[in-house]
Amino acid sequence: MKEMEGYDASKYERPSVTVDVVIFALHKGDLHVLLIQRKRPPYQDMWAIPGGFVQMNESLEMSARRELMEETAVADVYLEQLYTFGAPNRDPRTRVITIAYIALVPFSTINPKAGDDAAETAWFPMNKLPTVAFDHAEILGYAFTRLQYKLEYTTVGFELLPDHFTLTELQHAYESILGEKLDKRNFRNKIMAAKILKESGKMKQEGKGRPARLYHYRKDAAAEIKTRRLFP
Amino acid sequence: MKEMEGYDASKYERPSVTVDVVIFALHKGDLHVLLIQRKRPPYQDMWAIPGGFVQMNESLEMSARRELMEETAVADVYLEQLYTFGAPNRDPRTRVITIAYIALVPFSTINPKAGDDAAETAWFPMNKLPTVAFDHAEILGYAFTRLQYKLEYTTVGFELLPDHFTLTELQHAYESILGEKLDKRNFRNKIMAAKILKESGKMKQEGKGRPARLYHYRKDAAAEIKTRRLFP
DNA sequence: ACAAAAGTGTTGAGAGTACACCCATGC
DNA sequence: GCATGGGTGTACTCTCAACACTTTTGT
Repeated sequence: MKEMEGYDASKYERPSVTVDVVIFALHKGDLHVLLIQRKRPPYQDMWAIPGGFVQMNESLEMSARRELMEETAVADVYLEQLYTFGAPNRDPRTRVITIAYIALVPFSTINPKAGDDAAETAWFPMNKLPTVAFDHAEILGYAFTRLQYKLEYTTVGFELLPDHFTLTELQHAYESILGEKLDKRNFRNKIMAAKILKESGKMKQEGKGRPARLYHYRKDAAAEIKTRRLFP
Repeated sequence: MKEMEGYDASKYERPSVTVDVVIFALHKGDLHVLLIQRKRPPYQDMWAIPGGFVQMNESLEMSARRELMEETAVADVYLEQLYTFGAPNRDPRTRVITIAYIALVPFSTINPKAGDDAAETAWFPMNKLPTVAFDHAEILGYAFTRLQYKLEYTTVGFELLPDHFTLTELQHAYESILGEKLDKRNFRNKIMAAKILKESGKMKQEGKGRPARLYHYRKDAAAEIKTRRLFP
């Protein structure tokens, strides 16, 4: 802030500041992202991450939540600041710095574009993304890497599931995001040992085969665990 | 970016955007931060994290490196984006959004404020910080937590040491940042097993007691290791 | 010779990983 | 009764953590 001494706001040209929200959900066993289709140049008709300008009287997180509300009509979902992207020419029109957020929503709870203006929105599986506008491919890649990473040492994965879920559903969620198969017995042993799930007493009735126990996530459980250190 | 369709830059009031750089170094066995003393209101005479406005034609990282150069006259040091702080009233004058960075510098390589204007700068040990301006206490706390955290699963710790160092010096660096004593044999076994150090063949001559081997960091070594998962 | 710091291995406990079969339900 | 997915335990390996003495130098 040193250079703000003797400061006169008007003498500095200021960049535009936006917030973009990468909205993840699990659908049919695959991780999806919500994108909106642009109606005007630049990048007309291309898909883009939902976002908008930061208003002068709202915090960055409030701004992100407002975007999220506009696109999915859900509140109270997991939201985390990802990274700030500010390459001088990432938007061809003018200097735009964007603070990117990640949101994790249970797919079933949202009614897409319920609260929204007429913009076209759609869910895309992460492994079949369309060409996206601006530097949004970089942002999506960064967001996906961060999600995979956090999945390994936090419990954010639960935020993608409905209130009640079976252990098999949970395991599939992990497998699909991490991109690898996990051992059923080890998965169940480890997750039960962590004591972060509670049996709901109910059973899943739909589907074939033996009905599965439904669990739910204990939000009071510790969100992170100690990881193995590189050096002790 | 949805709301940027049909966009006219002039119709949005824009916040100011700054970059703040939390500069860490190890000095006399303790982690220190470089702060500058403010010469004008608000928060006159208080200490603050060095920073400045983002220029229209420079990237965020370039902006952070420029600040770093101005304060410490070092280039080519470790620099990492930390978090973006944007509470509406964090600066009482106007809306200022700041992208905070962390820099790790070897204390010996810097000549403080060599390339700088006349602002008063000083190093403070992390456990004896003065009262700081704006929301800088929050930023410093966040930066410190992140540094501790990364120390455990990356090799960023080496960035705080000079080119050549002894294993005891390295261990002291870890101990002082993590705030706990480590076992000498375990520390040495584990760090040598990681194969990220090379003997320089030289010995440390100064000091009492048996001379110590000097090592240096193999920059080609993998920067991160796989951590223990919460669930596999 | 003594003070000061460098250097060096082993053992027991706990966690990770690999692995195969029986169970409950719907049709 | 059979197809479908749910549910369960053990043995081996590897990593972690605790722990004490000898070596090299300067004075």
